[in-house]
Amino acid sequence: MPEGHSVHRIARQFALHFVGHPVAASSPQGRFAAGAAQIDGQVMTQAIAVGKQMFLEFDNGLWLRVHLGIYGAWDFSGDITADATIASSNGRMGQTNQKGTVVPPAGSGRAAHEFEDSLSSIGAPRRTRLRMAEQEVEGTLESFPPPPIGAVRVRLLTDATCADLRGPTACDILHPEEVQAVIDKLGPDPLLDPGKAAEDRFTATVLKKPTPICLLLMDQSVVAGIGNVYRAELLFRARLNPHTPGRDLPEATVRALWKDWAKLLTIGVETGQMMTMDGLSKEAYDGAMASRADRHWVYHRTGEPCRVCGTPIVMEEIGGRKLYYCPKDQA
DNA sequence: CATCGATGTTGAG
DNA sequence: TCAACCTCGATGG
Repeated sequence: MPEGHSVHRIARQFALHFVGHPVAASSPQGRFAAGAAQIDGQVMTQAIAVGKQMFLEFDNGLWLRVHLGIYGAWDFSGDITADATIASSNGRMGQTNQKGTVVPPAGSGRAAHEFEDSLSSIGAPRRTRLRMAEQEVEGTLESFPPPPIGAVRVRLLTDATCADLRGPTACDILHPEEVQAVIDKLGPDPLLDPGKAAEDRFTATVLKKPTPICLLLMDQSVVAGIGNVYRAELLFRARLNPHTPGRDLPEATVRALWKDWAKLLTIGVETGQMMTMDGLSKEAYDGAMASRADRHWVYHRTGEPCRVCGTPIVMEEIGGRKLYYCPKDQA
């Protein structure tokens, strides 16, 4: 579900509410019992997002590494940050934040489900997963922590905040060298490496490869954090033919791609939404935002008219994923 | 209520 | 190249 921006937001929740606190770790589902035992009771010392992966460090030197994959999700409850405060570039947190619901009062069994769509724009009420909320309402709403619902792989708990992880692709306890090894395999992340070195690294890699740019953008070793939505939208925003080999692109174009990714990622972290249409008129933008399915330039818009030229958007399968683009504007 | 598909990655063949 | 992983919202009957 999440692309890079969601993972940064989740890491921010951990930095704000778990780092510096002793954490009770368990695996209600049982499948991660041994791993949880290794960090149970330790103080969390750091929370970092790199691309789509998150690393939580504990006082005994061990790290919990989580990759949500396509199904995974964290649900926060208790004392959580419910606004859209931006995380600063190094994973340090912004200073202003209003607290979310503490121990939920009757009628608001809201779990803060962190994915891109979970917050509407700044100040708007948090959307919750109805199914879970209902069950919590019927269940032990008055209690904290809430009873785990469904297959909770890991539960992390301070005295005020509860985080439940379900359905991750990866969930491991790692030693520092192993964390470094994972990070070393990932390409640059604009929020982790805000300097020009990251842009240079991305640019050099792309300019070297015969691979189509649409595949390079999805390659986490080339650039970390881009997924299928941002890929399609970045290519459209650049009016780039997705099949252009990386090495055939002008250097300035590659650098512009990087800068646009950094911009979209920052906006995504701030708002919790994949905002990719900042060029539209207000009327067109409001119309597009009204519908979840209509939020993007090309993503998931097969056959619909291009917002710029009216040509039907094309979808093709490449690298096992669906690629959307305008055959005219991105010729 | 059943089925499908998804903002992802891994590993088998 | 494709199934598996494992979850849930959207869709269709």
